Amino acid sequence: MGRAPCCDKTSVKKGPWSPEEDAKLKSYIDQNGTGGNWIALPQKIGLKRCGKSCRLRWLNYLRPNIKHGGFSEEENRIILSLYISIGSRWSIIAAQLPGRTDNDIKNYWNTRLKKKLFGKQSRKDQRQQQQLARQQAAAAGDGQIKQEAIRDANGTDGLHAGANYSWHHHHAMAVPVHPMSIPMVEGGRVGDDVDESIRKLLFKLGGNPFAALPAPPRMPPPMYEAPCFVAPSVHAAPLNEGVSGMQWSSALPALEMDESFHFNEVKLDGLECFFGMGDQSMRWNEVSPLVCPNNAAAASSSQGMQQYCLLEEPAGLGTMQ
DNA sequence: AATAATCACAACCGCTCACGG
DNA sequence: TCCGTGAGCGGTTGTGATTAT
Repeated sequence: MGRAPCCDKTSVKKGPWSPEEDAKLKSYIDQNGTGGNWIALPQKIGLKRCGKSCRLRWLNYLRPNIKHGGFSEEENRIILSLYISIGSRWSIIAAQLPGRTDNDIKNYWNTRLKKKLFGKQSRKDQRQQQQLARQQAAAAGDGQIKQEAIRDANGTDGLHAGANYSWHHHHAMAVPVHPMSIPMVEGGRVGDDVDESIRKLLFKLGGNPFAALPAPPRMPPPMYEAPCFVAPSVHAAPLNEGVSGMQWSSALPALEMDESFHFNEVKLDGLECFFGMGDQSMRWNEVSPLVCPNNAAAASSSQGMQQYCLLEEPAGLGTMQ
């Protein structure tokens, strides 16, 4: 037996909200608040809507200070960082972006950021880039520059030739925090206050930024079975004291690391390549410098990139809390 | 100009969690 | 401790707008 529906589906209105409905809902909540009972609310104000629908409409659209569209580079960066670190926990990500809703961020991720990150450039972006390239070329007035600009705009620089995208044009966009690279490079972290706040958030969520999730059932994660993951590079890591006394073993097996980080429960849709999952045999040097932007040399070597991303010492993390 | 394809966003659905009786 | 209920969340679908062919 399934659970009882929250409302009578036959008598509630569905589909887009009318301005009148919006006005009713908004004015009521402005005056009275939600009363902590969304189910009863539509009846009170005479709306033929499901309580859940009212709640969604309020949270995603009518609530004061809601921002729509026009995500900034800063916001892109935060979203990427958090997604890579904690997966599709949109409400948590939204909590870091004032004025943004989980729904908004989820849509933005699914329709744009994911494609941007994994080499599927939208036609709109392609056009914009091509147009920009043409403008630049025209301004330069140089045949060779023109050709190169247009070629770059098409993403045919070899990295994502089939996907029409070049990561190298987006260095300015983001410096997301890879779950295992949050502590950043020796001699101090590279990053800014945003990274710091994200790190603090992750720390709050799970005691350390790598354990943001509740402990999953113990089962071997599939991610290390794929050939793309080159575990031996892990063995070169120095022994370090991590967060909460966690030992970063020099010979930490991949599986052990995963269990420590509780990653096997994260929904990493679209991020399989980071962990060697999926059909694509994408290598580290094929993913964006967005992921590990601070090591250009590593980017030229798949193994180097893995070392960079997997082995950075969590320096200073122990002092946080 | 018509049609198809694609995109962006709003809204819905169903599940889980938290809480009170 | 169990059970019912509502809130919250994330995945999915629907739809109108835009662009390409």
